Amino acid sequence: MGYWLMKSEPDVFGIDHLAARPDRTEPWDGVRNYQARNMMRDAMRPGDQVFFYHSNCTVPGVVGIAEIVGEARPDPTAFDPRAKYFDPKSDPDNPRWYLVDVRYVRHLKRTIALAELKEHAIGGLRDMPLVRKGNRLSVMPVTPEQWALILGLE
DNA sequence: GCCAACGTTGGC
DNA sequence: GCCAACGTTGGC
Repeated sequence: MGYWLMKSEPDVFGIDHLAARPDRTEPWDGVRNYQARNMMRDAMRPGDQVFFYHSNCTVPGVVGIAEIVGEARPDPTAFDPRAKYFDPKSDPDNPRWYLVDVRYVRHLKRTIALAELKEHAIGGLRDMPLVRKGNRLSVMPVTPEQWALILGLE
């Protein structure tokens, strides 16, 4: 089973939004970054566990756990001219952008703030893009060791 | 293929 | 709101 971290802005779509969805599941659309797309399309598997991360907010950090449901599929918002993330270069016959469906699992008992994660930036989280300066990846892999370390902080 | 310009991300 | 870091675009 794989582990991931996915960022979202709580004002736009936070973990409470996810928990309130029908089936507690939401298509993770709008990703327009090739690295992130490749991970979703090529590496994520149903059942993989996800740290839900709140970005661009007062206390950025990991706030909960979600899981991947089903295989990646083309992102329909790329084909919709009225959609915010419309991409005229994405051809339905050869889709450029993919999404995965993400299902709520639980909130963490408390937010594990980025500031706290950074305390491990020269330790167990050394190789995690999240704690490295300037990293903007919205989807990133988490090793089993990193997963256990972060959960252990809860 | 280079690289300057531009737009976006996201912490602070 | 600022701005550093980064990815993408497009002229050449």
